[in-house]
Amino acid sequence: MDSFEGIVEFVAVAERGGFSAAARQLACSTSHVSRQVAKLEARLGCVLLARSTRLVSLTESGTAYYQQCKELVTGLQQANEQINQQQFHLNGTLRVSAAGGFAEQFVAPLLMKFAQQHPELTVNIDFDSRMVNFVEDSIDFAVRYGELTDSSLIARKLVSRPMVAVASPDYIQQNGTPQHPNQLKNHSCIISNNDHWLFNIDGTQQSIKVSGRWRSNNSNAVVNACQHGLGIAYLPKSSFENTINNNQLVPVLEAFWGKAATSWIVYQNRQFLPLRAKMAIDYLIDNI
Amino acid sequence: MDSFEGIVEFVAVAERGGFSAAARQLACSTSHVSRQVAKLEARLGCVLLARSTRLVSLTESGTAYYQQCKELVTGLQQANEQINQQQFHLNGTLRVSAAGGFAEQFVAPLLMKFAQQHPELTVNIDFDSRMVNFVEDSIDFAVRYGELTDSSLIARKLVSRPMVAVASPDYIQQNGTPQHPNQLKNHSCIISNNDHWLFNIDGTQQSIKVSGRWRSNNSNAVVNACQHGLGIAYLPKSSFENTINNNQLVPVLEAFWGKAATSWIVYQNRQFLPLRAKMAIDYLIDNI
DNA sequence: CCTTATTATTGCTATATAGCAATAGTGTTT
DNA sequence: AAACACTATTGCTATATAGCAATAATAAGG
Repeated sequence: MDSFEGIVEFVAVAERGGFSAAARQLACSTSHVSRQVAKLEARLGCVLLARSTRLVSLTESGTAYYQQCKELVTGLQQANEQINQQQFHLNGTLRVSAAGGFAEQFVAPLLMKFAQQHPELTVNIDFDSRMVNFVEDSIDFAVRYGELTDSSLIARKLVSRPMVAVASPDYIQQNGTPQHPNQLKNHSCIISNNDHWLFNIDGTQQSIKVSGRWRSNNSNAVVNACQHGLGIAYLPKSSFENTINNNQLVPVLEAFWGKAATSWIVYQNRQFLPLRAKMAIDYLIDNI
Repeated sequence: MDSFEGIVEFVAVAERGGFSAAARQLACSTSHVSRQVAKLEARLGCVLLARSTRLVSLTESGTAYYQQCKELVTGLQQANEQINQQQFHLNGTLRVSAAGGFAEQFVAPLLMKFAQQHPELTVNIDFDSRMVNFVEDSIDFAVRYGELTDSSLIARKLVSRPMVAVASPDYIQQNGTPQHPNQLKNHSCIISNNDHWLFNIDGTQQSIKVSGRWRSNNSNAVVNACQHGLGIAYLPKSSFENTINNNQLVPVLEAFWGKAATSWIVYQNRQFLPLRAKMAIDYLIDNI
């Protein structure tokens, strides 16, 4: 089988007119260049470079061979440049498996935003929650909820905070306490990023669509509005830690709060995750 | 600087659909193929082959990269085939430096015969006797006469016999003895292969053009004609050994005979003499 | 003409590599 | 379901290689 060994060195010597200059260009030793070219000549059974000390020139055979090798080296550069560009321009298709309501409501919108930032990228989300085969299905990563079972995958924690609903005592006094998440549609709700709130109903996580007169994507504004009795709010429990503790706000539908389970991003234990996957994962982790 | 390392292995895996099959094709170990491809992926910073045990397929990046690498491998094969063919079809130019009358009269005609046997070969003989530079002038070999001075060259003995002129006693009696080679134009000469005879005149070798009524390229016929008094003959001394010893022929212009010096073929001490040079040298040695 | 600087080659040695063998995984056959 | 055959990866070791340094040759400068 033919070998590319010595080709790069030979082309460098031919172009630079000497072994030392070629070695400098290639950032290696003159002895290495000398030996690589000598080995190439041995394999081919002919002399490519005519040399006396301090003078190197291409032989007739060498000139013809150099022309062809030059094209090979250029072709390699182009191939490497193209694959490099491909990596950093995020083209191709990002394939994600993301089951469940959380993925539908939080992951999908974020990935759509991500896709908008990379016009040449296609995002393909599979909401089927079956066990996927990363190789066969060419899945870049999956979003999984709860405890993980496959130890061969790499897991990155995506989100681990429970979402809770609260209201002010005044609001409760005036409007009553909802006894079930389904009754939220009859209440005024303060909407943060999402008007689908998740509750653990009969052991399964369900999303309830809510509505209200106040919307804000600022957590503090949401907490303030809630304290002023504008409605029921739904945020990570940590956002209400203080106001619940000093009874400024009271928990609502506490029996339906989900466990503090974690959502994960999982992907194959491979050395090189495509950059599009890596960047998408980082984007999700940073923005969720 | 880009490297071709792993390209051949990667293409083989892509085409054979597995590392083991690729290893068999390349006549190397599976561990070598595995490592070479892994190193290539490391350099490029992306995965070219998606693999689980017993299953290998090209990734999206890998497919594009494979197409380009396939062209590189094909190009290398073509380049190697072409240089291989070039070697064995004796094309290109044979460049010889051959000074002096001997080269002119013996080497040149033989090289012309050689060239006739290889239609795609060009023979370029430089009759200038200056010291040539093998590298700068791209000389394949040189013909040199007498003692060699450059020990860095390889020397092959070409011919080592002195040429001598003789005549029969009858011829001498009838026509007188020429006292100087210049007088040969006034004598009848028996011409073998060449009508320019070499003599050592005033320390330098000069060729004298002769003429006569008898020509033959057969040494025995020449000797016979000389014995019958048809003229003066000029052949290697060995051809007349017997006839001179029994006085059937007598030496002529003995003071002008050259020393029994040797003609050499010399060429660079290089590992790979172009085949055309090698075959030409062998041809000269076999036929002179 | 002598000295200096730079070249290419090669002996020698520390380091990287190719192959062997062990390991884990998976498809096929019984 | 178990056994078998084949796969890819990786630890380990003998061997090949890359770089250092010595050497010889040659061009340039004083």
